[in-house]
Amino acid sequence: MSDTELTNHGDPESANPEKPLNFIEEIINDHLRTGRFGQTVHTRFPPEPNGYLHIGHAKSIALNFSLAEKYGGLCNLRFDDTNPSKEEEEYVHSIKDDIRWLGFDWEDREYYASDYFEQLYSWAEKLIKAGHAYVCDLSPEDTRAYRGTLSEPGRNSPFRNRSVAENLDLFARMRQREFPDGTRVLKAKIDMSHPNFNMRDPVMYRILHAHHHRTGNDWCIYPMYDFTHGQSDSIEKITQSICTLEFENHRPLYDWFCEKLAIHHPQQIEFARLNLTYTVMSKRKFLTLVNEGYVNGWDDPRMPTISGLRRRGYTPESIRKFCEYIGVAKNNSVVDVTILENQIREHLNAIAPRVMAVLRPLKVVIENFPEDRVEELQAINNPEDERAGSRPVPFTREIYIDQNDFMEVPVRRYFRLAPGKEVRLRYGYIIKCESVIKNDAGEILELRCSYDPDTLGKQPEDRKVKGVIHWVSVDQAVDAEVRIYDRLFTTEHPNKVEEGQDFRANINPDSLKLLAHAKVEPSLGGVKAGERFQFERVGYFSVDPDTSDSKPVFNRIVSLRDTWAKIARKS
RNA sequence: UCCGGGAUCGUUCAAUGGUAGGACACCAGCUUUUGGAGCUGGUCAUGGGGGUUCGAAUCCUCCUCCCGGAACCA
Repeated sequence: MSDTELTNHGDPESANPEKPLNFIEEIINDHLRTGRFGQTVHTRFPPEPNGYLHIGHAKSIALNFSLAEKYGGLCNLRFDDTNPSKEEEEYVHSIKDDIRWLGFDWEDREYYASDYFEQLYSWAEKLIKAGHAYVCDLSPEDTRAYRGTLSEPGRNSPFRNRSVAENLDLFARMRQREFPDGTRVLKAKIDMSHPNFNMRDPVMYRILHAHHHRTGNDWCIYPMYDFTHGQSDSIEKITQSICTLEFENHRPLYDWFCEKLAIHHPQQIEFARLNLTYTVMSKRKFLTLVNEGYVNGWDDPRMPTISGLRRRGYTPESIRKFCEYIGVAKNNSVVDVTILENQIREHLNAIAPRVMAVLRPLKVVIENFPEDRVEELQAINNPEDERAGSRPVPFTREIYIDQNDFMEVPVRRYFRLAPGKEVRLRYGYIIKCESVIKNDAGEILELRCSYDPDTLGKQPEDRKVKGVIHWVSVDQAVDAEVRIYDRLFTTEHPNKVEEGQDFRANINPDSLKLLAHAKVEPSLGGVKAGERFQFERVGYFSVDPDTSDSKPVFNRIVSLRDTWAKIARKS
């Protein structure tokens, strides 16, 4: 059997032959082959505006928009705003900002489920007239009791057999604000003994006298998710309606409504949501972290929210590549957070300018270097990118080096500075540690060194100096604050806890270290929020919005790979 | 307990009855004025039992384990 002659314009295999198709692309190819939706692909990203987007949403956003792009189709943005008690305009703005920042464009296709309320209402009437829906007066508690349990079927509501006329009248009066919250609902009449709870006469409309962020006080009845989502997809002529696994049980109901209403019927497809090691991923838990002060807000650089990652310094490119890399499947999986960290390393390695910054300063006096001499050394801005050029870095008699680049009693294989030892100053000379100055308490105050003037840009002939360390001039350094962020949790699976505890038990108490007295090279004097750099030998850093004219503030995005730490750990 | 899903290197994604492969991680080496980057090589996997077949990760069957579901939330 051959289907090569049936390939069509949107066939992704010809676009990228190496990359295997994921299961959604296979389904789409099938639709294209059979012509179920003609030759179009139209997806949508349907957030509820009740919180901030996180990296898990990014996976869904990237999936929906990329699929549309790949097949030459479109992707809508639709706010699923059917619950006025939880939703706010503020979230609409933040969601749009985040999607735009990620680099996706819904053009003019910004929709709201609330725009469809009138259509939904008349579809509900249609179902009532066809005998497929009824008004039920059971209380929420009784509705639950009538629904049955995992092993027992439900029982029919005493209101299940009301006449069409009575149902129509009651439903109209529900809309007319005649009844208080919780007194009546509209239910679909399906099957109270169905093994799938969603089919046991699900609620379609509830009474909610609440102000809606868009429709104001026009409505006091609001449709439920199940009577909104598929219908909205249908109105927008969506072809593949992609959602997460927990909606799998809702698909029969999605299909039931489309069939009974006899409207355009998209295919719902479920995939596994993203989980990350060392991370929690739920709005409720984010709220706990924010409210209980474990972090400083939704955009705290330790949060896996899009705004948090953005503030941390992640690039949208790296997040998109991450989403592409992890793929899409139905297995419940937990992606190693190092995959995300590697994506930002890879991107920033290619584009971030290199600079020198001393996080924990230790003063070094170079005794044989003249007191008032300033030497301009040339430093390469980015060895990965020739076009980035070079810059001058001032070298003076007094410099700072990092405290952990000196060991009074060096361990084995340590090839940085130690008494009597030599080390290369990055882009500069080789220096030798002649003596260590301490205070009465025995703390190291400064190092006295000598430099070898014949080592600039060349190796000495008689000896080999392997270590290279970064440094800044004492006179010309700029004071900076550096915020060293680490993982928010100490364990891979923060939700795995002992009896009686919750994820808070696994919070990393050292997820933020404040270094208020860092010294950075003078070229970093006028940095602006959002700029990203590699601090040589240390890591990638971004300029935080807290930066002021007098003091730059840097966030550590991610450390450089640290092979030395691994060696040190092993020995 | 009932229904719906899922199970392949440490992790993630492939292999669609025909040599179980890639990436990350890990290990070893080369290179290096970032213990960064790069390059080369290597270790490691089909949840279990039966069956069909010349041949099974793939088909059948029984079992085990994991996830989701009983909001007038989405």
